[in-house]
Amino acid sequence: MFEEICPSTLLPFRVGTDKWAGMVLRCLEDGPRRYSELRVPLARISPKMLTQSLRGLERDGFVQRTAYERRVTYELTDLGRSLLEPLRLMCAWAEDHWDELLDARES
Amino acid sequence: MFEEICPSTLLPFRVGTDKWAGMVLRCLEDGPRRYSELRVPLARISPKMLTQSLRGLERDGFVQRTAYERRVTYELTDLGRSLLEPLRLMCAWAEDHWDELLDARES
DNA sequence: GAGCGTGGTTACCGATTGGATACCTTGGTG
DNA sequence: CACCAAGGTATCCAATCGGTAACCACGCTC
Repeated sequence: MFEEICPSTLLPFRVGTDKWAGMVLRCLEDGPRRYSELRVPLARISPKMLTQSLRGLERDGFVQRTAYERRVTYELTDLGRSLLEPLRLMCAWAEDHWDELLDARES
Repeated sequence: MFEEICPSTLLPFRVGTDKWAGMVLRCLEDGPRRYSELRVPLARISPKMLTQSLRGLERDGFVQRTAYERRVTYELTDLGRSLLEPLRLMCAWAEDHWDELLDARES
């Protein structure tokens, strides 16, 4: 999903406190995910950064962590879901203006 | 304008490559501005950071720098103006969810 | 009891970011 | 000439970010 040189790192937007937070949010769009499930789409993230990113999102109230007997899940809170709208607009911007951005950056 | 402890530094969004770029864009919303004019609303920015931020915005094609005889102005390009919509949505998000964000961060 | 999967933590290190401060060049102005 | 404003640069430093790699506790299975 985000494995190759992710275009999103070139975007002039950031959601959340660190580099990965936006991608984590997108991975949680469709429901709760386990720690190990998140590591699949975010193949290039280190466990340290994933933890750090999740802790930041939890601290800000965007993600809720729930520990069951033998598993832990992360899911978006209402507040976290409210970030998806701006996030999607940023993605829409990217689609519309990607070429212009690349052109500008090359010169 | 952004002089006190600017709430925007606490926001979970960033526009542009560095911390200040979003604020610079907002200062250019209403037309061209000179370097020294930008330093007024952005009272806490150092000249180095203002230059760096403007150079980044210029490189990405969001801002155009024009040097006249005895003055330099910066103004938004069309591409730069296209960032204002997402930016405004982020500000709207902030107004709607500011309290929740603070609450979450306190605990 | 050896090894495995889950969900992490810790230590270390280099690169990047951001801030403060001082300085510089060019062209006016008194 | 001295000084000033504009539009920056240069230098130094501290803090933060992000990455690698190793380790760890728990419960399960073979």
